[in-house]
Amino acid sequence: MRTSRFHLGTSKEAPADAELASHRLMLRAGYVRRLAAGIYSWLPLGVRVLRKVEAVVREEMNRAGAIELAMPVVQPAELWQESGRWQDYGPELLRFRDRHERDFVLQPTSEEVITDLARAELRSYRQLPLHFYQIQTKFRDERRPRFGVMRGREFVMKDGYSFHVDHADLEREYRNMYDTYTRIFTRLGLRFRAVAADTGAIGGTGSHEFQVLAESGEDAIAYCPQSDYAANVELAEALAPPDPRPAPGEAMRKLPTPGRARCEEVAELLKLPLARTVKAIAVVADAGGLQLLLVRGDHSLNEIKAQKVVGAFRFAGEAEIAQGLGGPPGYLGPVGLPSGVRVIADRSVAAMADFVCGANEKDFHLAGVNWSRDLPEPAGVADIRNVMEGDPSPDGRGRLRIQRGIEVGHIFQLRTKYSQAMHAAVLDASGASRTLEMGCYGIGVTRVVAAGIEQNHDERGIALPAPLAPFEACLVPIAYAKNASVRAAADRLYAELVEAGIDVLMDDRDERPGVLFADMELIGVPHRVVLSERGLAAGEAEYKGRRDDQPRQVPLAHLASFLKERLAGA
RNA sequence: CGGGGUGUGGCGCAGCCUGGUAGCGCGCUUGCUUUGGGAGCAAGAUGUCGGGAGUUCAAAUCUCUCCACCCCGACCA
Repeated sequence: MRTSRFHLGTSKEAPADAELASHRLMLRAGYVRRLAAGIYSWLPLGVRVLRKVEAVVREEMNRAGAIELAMPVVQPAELWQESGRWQDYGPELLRFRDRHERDFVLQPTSEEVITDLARAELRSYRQLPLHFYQIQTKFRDERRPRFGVMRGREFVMKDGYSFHVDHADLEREYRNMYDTYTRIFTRLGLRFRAVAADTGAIGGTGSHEFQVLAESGEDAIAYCPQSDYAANVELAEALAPPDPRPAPGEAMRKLPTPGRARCEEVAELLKLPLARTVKAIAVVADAGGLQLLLVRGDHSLNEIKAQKVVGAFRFAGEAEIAQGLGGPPGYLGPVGLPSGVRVIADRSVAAMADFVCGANEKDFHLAGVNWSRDLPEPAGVADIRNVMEGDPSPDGRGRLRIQRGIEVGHIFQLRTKYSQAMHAAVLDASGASRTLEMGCYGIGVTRVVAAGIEQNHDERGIALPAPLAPFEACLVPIAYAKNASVRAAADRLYAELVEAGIDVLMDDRDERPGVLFADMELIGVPHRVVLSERGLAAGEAEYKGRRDDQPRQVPLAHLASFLKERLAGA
């Protein structure tokens, strides 16, 4: 490809609202353009990267025995009503009507359609196992699209669905996909970690996420350097403190804490460790009733865990708190509550003695509070907090560390959630009907591009590894337009490289060298060859890898093979 | 959805408080010079100031309203 025949949408400045490095660089390098919130056009350069990711994914999925198909983006509501997700999915599911007033959805994922297909196509256990996948556009009407294509509403996903006669075979395929995903993300040159995960809205049991490690990631991962334990903090279990609750040592007393609403402020005022305070969070369960969730002052509430205890809930409003508890937010506590309020204590709070909590009265806290003596034992004790750095690993082997990640892949054992609801079954060897066991496996293809850039960039721009880069190499002739000998040599070399099968971009624009260099670095071409008059005289070209500090000279005659070696080595 | 903020040539911004001439940088066009790290000079083009309504002799500026987008919290590839 020649730059003069291509469209390079590079710019020096990025829109001010692009926060994330990958988002800014994808705009500056001309990979994508925003059309609406969370909806992007992919420019030619970006599409090249997208296609490379797809190619790796497709190749490895095929190698793993999965079969590609394509399902519709627009799907009839009936199937979603049948699976129950028409009700369950919520506003992220984009629904609309056609001219006949029939309901449709824009698919966020395709369990319903694949299950419908399976029940029509599959009759016998002899046809199994089968794994179908597609790489195609998804739409989720996210509450808050952000970070460019990282969390877009429209995005490209590889979604695969496997079918099995029994759970053992599903587990086999699940491991197969675990290994396949590991191969895919390794080939894509990403630093990632596979972690145990919550199954979320898709449902089922058994699930791993593949998280690309990045400070800017929206997820937190807990892992144990001493063992192979790794889990999303949403899921990672916070063990109960090993020691039993100490006996009360202090009398309960009410202390003025004017203007100190946060645990940190109270601890500072009373000169006590933060871990001696208790944070009370008032929630209203959908099932009804005000509940008070207690976590230690230095801990944070894990809403997913809490939901498993109290059911779906929302945070109480100020009016509800004032009415139900008396005190304003910031001064809440579990002592002397009205009878209707249920108290759920985190395990660590249940093991505390002589603690500090709000007095349910503005500007007052209680100290020296003890369970049983000063207030009833909590109605519920559960793990409702996020694990912290340094917590013991749930597998009992060492201490946890926390790292941030970007979720690029997720594998689930769906079991029979959909096949049961939609009556997808085959006959087994004995002629009995067996509900299909299902697995599902997703990779966020567009997100992989953003995550790759997030992990591979520098102050000059994008520095993707060669398997993802928009071009394998670039040829930068100095003064191509003005210097006939450079032009002739560049054209010759370009033809030679193309002939050698190298995906090369020749920057033949009539621009100053600085402009060419800056653009080639910005868009992330991993290998650069510079051709100049003085180099030609010596029969050499200059080579520089995108991450190299110094260029080096390479004889013109060896260039093609030199680049081939570099590309093979990368 | 709740809270905060921003909408002014393609991009980045100033102007708004205190109403009266739309301005700067980048980019773009043309010419000359320049040519190994985002060039210089000269001449140009490009704006319903997010939309609508109002106040006023006069609105980018004040008021109301709608819309879009961004940022912080609950979800997911």
